[in-house]
Amino acid sequence: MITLIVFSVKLFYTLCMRNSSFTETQLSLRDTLPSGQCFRFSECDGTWTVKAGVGEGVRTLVVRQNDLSPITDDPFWAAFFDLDTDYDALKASFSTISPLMAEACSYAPGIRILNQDPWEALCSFVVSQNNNIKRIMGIIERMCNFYGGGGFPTVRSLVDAREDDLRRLGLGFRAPYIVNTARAVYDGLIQLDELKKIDIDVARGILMKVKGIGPKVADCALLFGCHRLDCFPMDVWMKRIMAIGFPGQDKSIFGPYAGVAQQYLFHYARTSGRFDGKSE
DNA sequence: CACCAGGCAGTGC
DNA sequence: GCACTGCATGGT
Repeated sequence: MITLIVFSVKLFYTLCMRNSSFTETQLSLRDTLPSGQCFRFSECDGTWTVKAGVGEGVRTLVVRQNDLSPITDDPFWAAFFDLDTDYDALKASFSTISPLMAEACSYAPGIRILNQDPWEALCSFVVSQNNNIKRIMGIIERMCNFYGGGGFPTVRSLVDAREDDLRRLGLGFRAPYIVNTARAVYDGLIQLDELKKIDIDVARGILMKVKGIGPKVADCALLFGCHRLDCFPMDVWMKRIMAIGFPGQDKSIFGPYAGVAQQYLFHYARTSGRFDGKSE
């Protein structure tokens, strides 16, 4: 009798687990990778190749949407794609804010906030300023080949980088900013591990002391490299959608996970075609 | 040719 | 504090 009850309970949980994992929104590679968070990926005939990590620590993922086991079976990539966060609960909460927010959530429900290496994210978003995603990817690829041997350039390799080398790779006016940032990390002014723990405004302040890191780059580095989900980067697209959809409001209406809301809004604004012009 | 891109520093007020 | 401008580069 006891064993029968135990068996029934086990069966019940098994069915529930299956059911919940079935209804849970699946990670979308297409909506997550090209959404301006990371810059080292490619896609060919439905197969995605992703690189992450600095120097010798580089890892390469090859995966297709119809078989995500290379991600789910590998703790590194499971963490990279933030599989443990309950995005369905966050979207349900966000969707009560306004019809536009609900639309942004349902537009690309498989978006995740990536968990990238903090140095790679910080450096990548220094490159990103006043630049477009396609060109950012090209510059970073050339930096990886020139300094990293395939992995992302180490802090050390960029501390001693020559500015004319960086300009040749296409960095333009950002070349000294990259060296400044590497120097601040190398000298310990920026302690990347600490940025994950300390007060968020203190963390922003530390980053913004570097010439070349402003509020937007700091927020992106913290959100995508330190998993600070309360950071809310305001780029040109976010300014547009906030002005139109949430006039007079700021990030506080989205609560402590505003960074996640930001990513749904950013992706919606940039790809839906509804916010291209200054009109509306 | 102008204008833009996941901005920022410098200057002027 | 806020508004304005120059900045490297490649794409429309």
